[in-house]
Amino acid sequence: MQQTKRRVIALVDCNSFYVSCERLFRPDLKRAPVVVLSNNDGCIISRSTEAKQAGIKMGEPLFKAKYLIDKYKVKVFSSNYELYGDLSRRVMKVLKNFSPDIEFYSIDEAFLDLTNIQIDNIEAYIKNIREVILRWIGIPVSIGAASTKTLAKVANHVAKKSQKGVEEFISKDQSYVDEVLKTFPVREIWGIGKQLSKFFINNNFHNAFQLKSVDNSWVRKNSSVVVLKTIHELNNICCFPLNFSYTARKNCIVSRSFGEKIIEINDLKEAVVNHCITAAERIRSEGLIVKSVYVFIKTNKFKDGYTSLVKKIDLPIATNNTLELVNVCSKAVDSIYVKGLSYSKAGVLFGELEVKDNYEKNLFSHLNQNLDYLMKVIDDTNVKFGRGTVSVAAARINNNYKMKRSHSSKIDTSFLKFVPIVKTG
DNA sequence: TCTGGGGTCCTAGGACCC
DNA sequence: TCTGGGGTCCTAGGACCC
Repeated sequence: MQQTKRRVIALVDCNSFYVSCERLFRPDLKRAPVVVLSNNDGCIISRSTEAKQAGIKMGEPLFKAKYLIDKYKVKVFSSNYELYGDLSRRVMKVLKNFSPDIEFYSIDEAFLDLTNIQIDNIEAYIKNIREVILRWIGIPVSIGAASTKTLAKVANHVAKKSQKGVEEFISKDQSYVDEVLKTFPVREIWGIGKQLSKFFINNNFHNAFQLKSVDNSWVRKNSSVVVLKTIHELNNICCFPLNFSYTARKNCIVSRSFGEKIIEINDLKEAVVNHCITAAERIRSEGLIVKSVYVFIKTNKFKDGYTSLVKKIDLPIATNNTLELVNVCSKAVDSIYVKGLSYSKAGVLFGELEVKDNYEKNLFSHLNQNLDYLMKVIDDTNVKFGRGTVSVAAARINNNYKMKRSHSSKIDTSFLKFVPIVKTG
């Protein structure tokens, strides 16, 4: 009888990705503690090993980490998503050479299906991937290989802590894997977050090994189907298949916290309109149209009296036209605005997105042809001459809600002046 | 003083229907 | 006295991820 081939899934994860991107252009910071901040310079979202060792926590607000940053002379960067996106694309392109079956999981992670690739030595193979990425792009990665995504994640954690930077469970005995799982806290398991780990610890499941032998019906009764799948995956049963094809997204959110608190309705409207314009541009560039629009404004969630006001609008005809959408969003602000509150965040969510070409042509669609053309002209102009060259009047910029970004490296890979200079002997 | 943004999926509960 | 029950659909909110 022919045995089914065991799956081989490798998870490639860039180490401290945003920090690594900044370091590419600042080789002097190679061994220095470095952190990268979220939008508005709010929280720490990427840390170098040295910064982790200094005790700086993931997701910590900058002001809370100030003491450690000063003490250890940590270098701080605002985020530069254009740069990270560019380097991400380069890493992914190289990875594709090692397996055409690749799932681009996030900006700094990809799953490679190596099942059908002729490999004699799995560790040597993933080690080579690691070396090529480092040599060609300059980004350090860790790679874990196993028979399921969840186990590949575990292997990747091990890889991150090892000198080799790679770890594989494929050629190892189950007893070896079990020993690893015994040291692996439930909280670290992919899919087990803060709440679930609390629940499992309360029920005396502390590590991945304990969790993988839990009674299935008990899990199903007391938790969700996703958790059950996760547990199957720890037992080498594949429940999360790789997704190789591009699937259109279902939602598009654009939101920002304000640099300074906002009280006036016109300032709120201006922010919402600008987010609406950005979201409309995004969905147009992906060939999507929106059926339901949510507009939300919020006060500071860390203060008493936190208020979140939301308005949902179902559009009679799905669209991606900025002018229509701006109108809808602006009216939505009117309908939810409460005077006297101090707002700290606003945003729009486009839901029920659909691929435009698939959307059934309706009786009125021909009316939009001129507007479609207008949108195309505006988008093309903005690509050519820079964002916001052509916009709608309601989006006047008075900078009231502009983002804080005071530590930016301003690296732009499309400018020659940022190309690093190498001096040879 | 200062606390990110953008996604997905699941579930509980309400409304409604037969 | 006794107040069905099951199915579907929708939505808000929660939990998770990076």
